[in-house]
Amino acid sequence: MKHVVQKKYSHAVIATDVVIFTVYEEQLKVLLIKMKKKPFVGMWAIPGGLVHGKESVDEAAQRHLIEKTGVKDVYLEQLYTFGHVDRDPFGRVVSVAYFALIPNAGLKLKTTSEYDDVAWFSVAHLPKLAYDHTEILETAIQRLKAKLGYSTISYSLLPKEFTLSQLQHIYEVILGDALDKRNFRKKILSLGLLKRLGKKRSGGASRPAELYTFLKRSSLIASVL
Amino acid sequence: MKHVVQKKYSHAVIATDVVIFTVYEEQLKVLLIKMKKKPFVGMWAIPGGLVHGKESVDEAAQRHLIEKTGVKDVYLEQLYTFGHVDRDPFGRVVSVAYFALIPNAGLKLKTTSEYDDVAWFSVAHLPKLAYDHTEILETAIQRLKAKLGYSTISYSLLPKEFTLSQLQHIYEVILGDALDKRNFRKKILSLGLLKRLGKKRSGGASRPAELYTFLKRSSLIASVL
DNA sequence: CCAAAAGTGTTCCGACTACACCCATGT
DNA sequence: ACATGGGTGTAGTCGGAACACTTTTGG
Repeated sequence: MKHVVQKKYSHAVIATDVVIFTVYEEQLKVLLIKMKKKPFVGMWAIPGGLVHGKESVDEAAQRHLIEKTGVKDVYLEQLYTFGHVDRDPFGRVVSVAYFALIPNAGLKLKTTSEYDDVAWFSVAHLPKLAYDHTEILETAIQRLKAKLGYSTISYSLLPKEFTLSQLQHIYEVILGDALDKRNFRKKILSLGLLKRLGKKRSGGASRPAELYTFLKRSSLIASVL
Repeated sequence: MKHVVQKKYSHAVIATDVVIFTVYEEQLKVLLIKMKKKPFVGMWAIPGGLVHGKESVDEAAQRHLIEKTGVKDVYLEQLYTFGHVDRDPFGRVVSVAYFALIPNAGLKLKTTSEYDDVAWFSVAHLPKLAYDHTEILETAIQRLKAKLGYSTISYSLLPKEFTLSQLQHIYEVILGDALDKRNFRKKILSLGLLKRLGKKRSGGASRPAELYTFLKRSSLIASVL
């Protein structure tokens, strides 16, 4: 983290922030890093950093995502650009914010082993964030909720094989209220995007659930609209 | 236009482009300017320019909008940020694109009197555009079409008082197909956003149409989401 | 045999679609 | 009187919402 801004810029510079979401423990979680810089010491922030000269803004977002999570090939979408003059006390920084969705599979370990100042927070219990990152995060949550309704981004939060209950849990956790099981299954299956596989037994003592997979593993990096 | 980029930048700089729409002559129109710079001489481009040090990106977009149209208090929304490395041959320029909607009322005159290299183009018959502006414009059109369905941005393309037929024409022109008159009126009126006024006589020889106005003249500058 | 989650259909209601004729004005 | 756009209602269909019991496994 030596690359971070330490002086005033005469002209605006471009940075990117990546809001990284996952769902586990029945909650929507976001990855935050602990700040070490002067005015924000001890505060948490959305991971991000400057856009280099030889990379596109998309590539910069991807790079920051990989640096923090080690995960590649995940859903990454541009969110919004935050360009207020005083959003960064170090100088004029315009930030192109992205949001990413990653499956929960064992990710906790990877990140926390490499950075001890990185942690998952439930979006229900957020600390105060540095910069305008609270606004960025709220925008991301709004967008995520909205897109659940008319897109298939929920795919990106699940492993390749999953049960309908797992899928439904994703929706319930993010939207914050319960859905009718029968209606949910009818609707999802009527879309014709899922394929049945064999059976699995979950950890617990109950009837094994049918496993499904998505037919179209389409492009994992998508653009808005 | 002496402020435009003439040299390579060592670091990325931030610009903004504003896609300005209006509807008249039964067509969706976009405002374009004619380029004078080297590789694009004679080509048309979306108006825009650099973001200054003391203004937010939103303010820069507004400024460029006012410079070209002279119109204030119109709908202006951030569209998307275009950040490919090679999108500008002069150097590294990241562009935050916006789109604006303005009522058709007599606007032709204002713009063409001040700039002879500015013109309205029907989006159905576009020239080849400079930079990646074709992509920007397509993104804007997509977004505009999508938002017609779940928002009230159509307001911004009409004068304060208007007829239901005028409103319907906006939808038909932008979406590109005909709507059922009775169904359209039922739906629009059921939203409870319109107020009836008196009557008007249109230019032509036909029954005068009822005039309506929008109840909530809410904030005219809105943000995405 | 009990606990725990999986799986499965039907009814009701509201929203959207399709569709055709009379009305008020200007020329 | 006629041409032009303005204005109005109904029937049919489709999709979404509400709702409860049986099944399969592990302990």
